[in-house]
Amino acid sequence: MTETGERRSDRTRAAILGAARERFAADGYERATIRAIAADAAIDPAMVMRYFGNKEKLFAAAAEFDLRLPDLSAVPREQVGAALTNHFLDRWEDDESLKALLRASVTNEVAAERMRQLFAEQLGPVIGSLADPASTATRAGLVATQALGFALCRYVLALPPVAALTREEAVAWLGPTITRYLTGEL
Amino acid sequence: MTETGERRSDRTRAAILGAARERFAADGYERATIRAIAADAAIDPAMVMRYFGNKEKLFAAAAEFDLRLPDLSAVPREQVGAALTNHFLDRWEDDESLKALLRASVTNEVAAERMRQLFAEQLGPVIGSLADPASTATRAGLVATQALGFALCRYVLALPPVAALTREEAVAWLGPTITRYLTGEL
DNA sequence: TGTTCAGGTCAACACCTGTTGACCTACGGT
DNA sequence: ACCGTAGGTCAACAGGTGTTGACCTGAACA
Repeated sequence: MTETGERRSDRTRAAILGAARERFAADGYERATIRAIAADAAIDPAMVMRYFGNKEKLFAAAAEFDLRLPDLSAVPREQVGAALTNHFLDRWEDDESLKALLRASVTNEVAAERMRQLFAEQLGPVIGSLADPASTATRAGLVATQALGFALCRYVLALPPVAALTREEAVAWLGPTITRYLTGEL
Repeated sequence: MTETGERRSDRTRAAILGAARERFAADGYERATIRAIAADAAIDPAMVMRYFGNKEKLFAAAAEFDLRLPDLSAVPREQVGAALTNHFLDRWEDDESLKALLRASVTNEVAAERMRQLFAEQLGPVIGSLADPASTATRAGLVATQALGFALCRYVLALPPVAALTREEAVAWLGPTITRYLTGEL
């Protein structure tokens, strides 16, 4: 064990983070209790405090998130929306973090601020080269309205017609919308 | 007072409902406490229970909502999205109920169910005549993704670029999207 | 004048929350 | 054999929650 730097504490730390992500994603910030998270991770609630200090810091650690946005400069201009939509759906489905962040951001100011950063600091730069730089922030905001709205309806509210869409249908509907927000005039 | 049927209790009941709407809209379901709502309405917390039974029923009463959707059959086909967008923005801004419903629906199942009903039972019928009836539910769902997403970003998360849009800009961007979701092919 | 009852107050309940600190245990280094 | 310490357990705290029931008050009506 001295060879690999993996200590005993690293595993519990990871277990807590995993359980926290699941609970925050399923229940939102206030209903996800430290006791429940600790139970899921099969440890004592006091350990959570030892490792993360308090609930807010635990959430901050659990909701750290990188959109891992691809380079869009190689994509044909009219397909840029479809590419982004596909990437968003991927990113949404292989990780509980985004759902946790969305659910919490509605009632928790720290989470809301992180959401704002996500679209300003990660999406902004990637789309900056697609149109007039002065409009980048607005375009990022518009993309956020459609991307978060779709995620809200599909993964959180589970509106039946939205949850029932196949990946292809979703991309076919949202792609052109996103493309227009990214490259349309005005 | 015997003339008008307005009893003393009607005013307190209305005061409670008003305070409840504000608190639920500002804080979400779990953080809006009965004690705080009672304090806002300048009454005793026990009165809230007398009038509404329990917190869930209070919320149900506070989040009763009618979108009051206009008849769209008279509107030119290409402007139907702009008309709906304008109506949504109006409806959103002259009432705290929708914000309360959105904030709560993310963590409260009763609220989420009411949200689903809103778009299925109120939006569905109004847009049914615009396209193939078999696609009505899907179209209503798509409109929901954009409408709720915009409201989420503008009124709840307060994303700066989205909150900064003027009414005209918002309608110019969202209108065509909504129109396509209502009347576009596929 | 006396009774009734809608409307309101008050104090308490049982429970759950985040958080703390005192204590235990096992193991690596000397 | 000893000790220091990383990692973990346990019980309790202080405060907040929804909810309840016993009690008060004042006016309408007989």
